[in-house]
Amino acid sequence: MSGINSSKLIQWFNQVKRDLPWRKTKEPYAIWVSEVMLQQTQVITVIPYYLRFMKRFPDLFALAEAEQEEVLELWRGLGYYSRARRLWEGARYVVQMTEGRMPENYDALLTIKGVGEYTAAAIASIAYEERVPVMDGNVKRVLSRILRWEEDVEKARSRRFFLEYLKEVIPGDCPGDFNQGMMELGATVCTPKNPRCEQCPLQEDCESFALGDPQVYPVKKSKEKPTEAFRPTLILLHRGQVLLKKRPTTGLLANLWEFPGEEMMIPSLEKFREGKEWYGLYKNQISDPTYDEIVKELLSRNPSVKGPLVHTFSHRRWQMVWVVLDLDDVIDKSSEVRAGKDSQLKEDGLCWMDVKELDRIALPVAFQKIWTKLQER
DNA sequence: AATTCGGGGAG
DNA sequence: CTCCCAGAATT
Repeated sequence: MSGINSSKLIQWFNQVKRDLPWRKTKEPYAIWVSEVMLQQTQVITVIPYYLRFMKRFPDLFALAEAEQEEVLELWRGLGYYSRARRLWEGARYVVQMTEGRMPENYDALLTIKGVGEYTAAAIASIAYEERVPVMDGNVKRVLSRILRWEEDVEKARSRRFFLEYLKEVIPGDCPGDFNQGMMELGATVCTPKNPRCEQCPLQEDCESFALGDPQVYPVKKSKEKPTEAFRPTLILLHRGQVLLKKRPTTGLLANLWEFPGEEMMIPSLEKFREGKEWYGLYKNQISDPTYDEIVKELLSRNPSVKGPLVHTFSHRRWQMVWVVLDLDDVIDKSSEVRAGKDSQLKEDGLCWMDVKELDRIALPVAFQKIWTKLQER
């Protein structure tokens, strides 16, 4: 193997690197936050989230002292919400175990939940200049082109080979710049489509450039299509408030808020479109009997079923339909009906929220879409 | 080894 | 539309 000209890469990196907020520091905590946010998320998306997050939680202690709820609120819209929970848990773990001193090497960093091989290597190499290679999507693409790697880059064999290769070529000085250089190269020059080979500092090392076929790499098998589902949703309004429900602590959109409803298979969509089945859904979601009669009355008036509005996740696709039930259309002595009932609602994770608060809480984008649509009238 | 975790940028 | 993104944990 010919190898990578690491000094040329590092020199290139220091000339052209983008001016990013997390490159102004070598604080391991700050690097940690940035690396977690950058998991499966593009730089341009992360920047505003990172700035807000670091302003609110400037150090490990600020984060460790916070409520999980507030961390999720700041994470809203960024996706992969378990990252936020684990970052928060990790901060508390470090504060508790070592009085807030970050683990100072790759192996120790790995003991933090939510810190995997990539993130541990990134923090160790950038903050501590430890000679450990990172491997992310950028690095896989760059290496697959340099080596003309014909196997699926997602396979374990590929990963092992790339890591062994990188261990050989990563330099002892400025390993962090080498790692960031590889990623910067993938992000700005060795891009998935139309790579800018004329700008590449590793052009002479690149077998696929020599043979003129960089665009055929990396080899990977095509992805599965998202599973189709639909999502009937109840919008209950009452005196300027809307009924929200806390999602389960695991799985999709864990610990976030939603409008009551549940995911179902597509075949049952028609019944909901026809206005049937909504009361069954309601009782399924809201065991508290307080509003049963009112909801029955409102549903008997055949409220129009709105939607569908489509929201796509990585491997699931929701067709969302919803009905709006304004309790004020039935009640005039409303304060009386609600008095003393909130405690019962709480057992279902339910909560009346001021409409004004909706843009502050951790409400997933899927439900923001519904609310936005609903406001347009 | 394969699945499950979001949401948005770019072409 | 499709593909991909400074991945990690679970099964």
